[in-house]
Amino acid sequence: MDRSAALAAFAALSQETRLETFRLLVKAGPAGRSAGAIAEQLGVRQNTLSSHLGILLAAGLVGKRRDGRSIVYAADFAGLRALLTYLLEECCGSDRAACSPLIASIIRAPSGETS
Amino acid sequence: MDRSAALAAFAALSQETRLETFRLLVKAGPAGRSAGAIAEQLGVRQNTLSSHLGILLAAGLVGKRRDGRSIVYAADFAGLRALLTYLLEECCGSDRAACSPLIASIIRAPSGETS
DNA sequence: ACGACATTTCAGGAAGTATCGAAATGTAAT
DNA sequence: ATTACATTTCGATACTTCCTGAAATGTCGT
Repeated sequence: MDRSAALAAFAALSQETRLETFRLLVKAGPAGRSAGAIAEQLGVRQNTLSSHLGILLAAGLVGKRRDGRSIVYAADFAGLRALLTYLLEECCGSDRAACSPLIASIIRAPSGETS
Repeated sequence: MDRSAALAAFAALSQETRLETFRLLVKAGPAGRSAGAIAEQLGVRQNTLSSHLGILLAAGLVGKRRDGRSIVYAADFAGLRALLTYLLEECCGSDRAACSPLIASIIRAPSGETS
């Protein structure tokens, strides 16, 4: 993960339809969802969504596979992890003693809490 | 964390100077850096950086405090955590069995790995 | 091969964003 | 008070991004 890849990923998540798409795919898990199903669920046109999916794909946040006539998209968790790793690189100047509690405070509670 | 807050945070991180600023502040840890020091280190004008810092601040990714004549900015780790929590909400439809390994794969290795 | 379905690509105009120079605000020291 | 320093705000211009409508590509069943 380099700078421009990280910028692309954050830009991808900074648009409402794309953020909701990604969250929907996170909820869907490895099974993913077809492009049409996503478009219907979010209430956006297919061509608009297709453009957004292309941006998420280029950013490495989702993967796609063909299933019959449909194309199924799924969240790319490895890509997301690479992004977070880039963001937290050399946290606290690699001063583990100062950094570990901060990292720990970030990665707790993956679901449900308002923080 | 609601949708518009998350969008603001991702938009904040989707610009080169702001991403580098945030990463610099992550490296700096709780001590933070003054606006002037950041501007000098990144080689951007003060007024331009000030605009970017205002965007990071509004996005809840950094905090600021006054120190003498300088204003010191520091990364807001709680804000970052809230963002990740929002992103991973209801991961895999709250099917813990399927979700836990994915979450685990994401939160490992906060530093150093290329993934 | 044909018709129906699923998705993507293309070109256009509309809206938002980044940067700059200049001026303004606020803080500290003499 | 006045001078110097640190940061922010303002107005304008150039740039990028988003949505729409129409056409194109690719896949399946008959």
